[in-house]
Amino acid sequence: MDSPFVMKLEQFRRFSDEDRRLLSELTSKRQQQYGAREDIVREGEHSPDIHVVISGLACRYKILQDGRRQIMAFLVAGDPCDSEIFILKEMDHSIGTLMPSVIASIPGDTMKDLLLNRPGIALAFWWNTLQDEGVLRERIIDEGRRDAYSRIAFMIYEILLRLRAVGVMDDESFDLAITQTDLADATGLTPVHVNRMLQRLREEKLIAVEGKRWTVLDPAGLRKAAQFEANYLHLDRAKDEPDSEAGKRLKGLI
Amino acid sequence: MDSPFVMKLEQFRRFSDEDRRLLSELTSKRQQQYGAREDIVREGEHSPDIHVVISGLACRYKILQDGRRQIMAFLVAGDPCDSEIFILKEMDHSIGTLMPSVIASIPGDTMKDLLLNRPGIALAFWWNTLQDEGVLRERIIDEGRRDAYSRIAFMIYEILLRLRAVGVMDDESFDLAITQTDLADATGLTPVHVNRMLQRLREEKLIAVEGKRWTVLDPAGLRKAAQFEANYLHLDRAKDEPDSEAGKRLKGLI
DNA sequence: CGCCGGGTTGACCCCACTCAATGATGGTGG
DNA sequence: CCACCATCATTGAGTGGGGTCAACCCGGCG
Repeated sequence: MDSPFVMKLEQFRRFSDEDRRLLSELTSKRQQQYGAREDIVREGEHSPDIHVVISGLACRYKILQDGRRQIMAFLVAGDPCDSEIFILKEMDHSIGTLMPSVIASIPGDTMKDLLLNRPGIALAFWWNTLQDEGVLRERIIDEGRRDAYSRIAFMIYEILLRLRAVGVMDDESFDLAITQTDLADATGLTPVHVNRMLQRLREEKLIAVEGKRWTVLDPAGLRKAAQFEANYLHLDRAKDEPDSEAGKRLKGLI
Repeated sequence: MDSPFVMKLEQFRRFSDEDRRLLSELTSKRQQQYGAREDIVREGEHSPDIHVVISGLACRYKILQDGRRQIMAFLVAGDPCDSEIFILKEMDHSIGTLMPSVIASIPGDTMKDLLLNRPGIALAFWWNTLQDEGVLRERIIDEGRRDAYSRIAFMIYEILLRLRAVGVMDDESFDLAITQTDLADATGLTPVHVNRMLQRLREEKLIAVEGKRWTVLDPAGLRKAAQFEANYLHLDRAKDEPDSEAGKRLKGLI
């Protein structure tokens, strides 16, 4: 069983056995347990290491002058957090956990070696950056043009898809200790309104929430409510190889 | 006088003379004049070339199911449009001009050679991708947390800053045949409301618009109205070299 | 037991949208 | 050179989606 990190990067292209081994090793060595609501990297800092989410949930966020928080992206198992740090002097946003999570760190020098000497790995990382960009662009559409109901549906559907892609779900359920306030900070809505929209999604039997356990009862319905188009995730390569693991996991969703 | 393309990439790091020469050559060879509102690359297509804006104004956009358009980013002189096409199978959004523009194309193979053999150039391109990501993240904050007035101010201030960085402005004025509808599609507002916000910015003597000529009368005031923080553009390297051309051009703005 | 962080509900309000009409402006062809 | 038309900017009136404020509930925990 591969690590979610390898699975994530392998959505794009199959690694050589050697590359896969190197990557697995990389994240298995230095893992650290974080609690909920802890910062991994803070805005303005420069970290010597690159971090990867192994399990749990983190997010990119920024605190505005007036104290409000905007979450710009969720980071799930397999997601690299800060590959940009090689190039940029300092982070322009913070990264923190939303629930207890395991985070691996990769020494910057090791990473640099890999990127220079392993074209396959470098390519996978570049691709990952481009997927991130696609997700950000889609979120701009989301905020610019969808109403609150679709926005919430969209956010949940995207999480579903991304968790599926790295294989950390049971059927259509996932454990996420995500609060309505987190969702509000991510969608640009108020917690009160998020609450009402979630109620509607539950009434319509699209989702169910019991404690921290989220279940998507009707993926197709949720997808429709979200006005979801998947092309921005560029999972097409996985889809085109239906026998691949990623292909199987995403069947019927994209 | 360097091309805006070189100036743009050199915001990050100084090139060797050889690299600079190669880049200048690259964009001077195959230039094409586009009219207003023409597509350069369309969603779903795969272009063999990479495009660079030489002059004018283009944007990344997507047409939604219901026919509305969302502009996700403006592309000004010096901006590469589609470096992602090396990796991704097809574009997940379109790129089109907003006013008559000159666009250079660089053959994909030539580009690939450069990226593999010229680490300085590859680095500059990666950096450019990361800056783009920063801009996208900032736009998410913009849409999520700012009101219409700040959003319009923000958009104008960002354009001011980016045009300054590549040196295509006279004082605080620039010629942009950008319509209020374009601004609306970029900010997620309606044209009517954009109109009212622009009126307010003019009443407050922050900007002036005569025909296609936009003038920023009060950069500091506009910046304040936009609640603008510049760190996401990562222009700090230019700032730290006050003697550099980019440093001079951005003095007092970041 | 009391506290605290979250979820839920209701009443009220305002920012931005909608719809619709009217001016400007500029390009085009006769 | 002017009539025409398309496009864009502007204005007004009315509406509604989502925000604000505040109360209350609930479960977990020290």
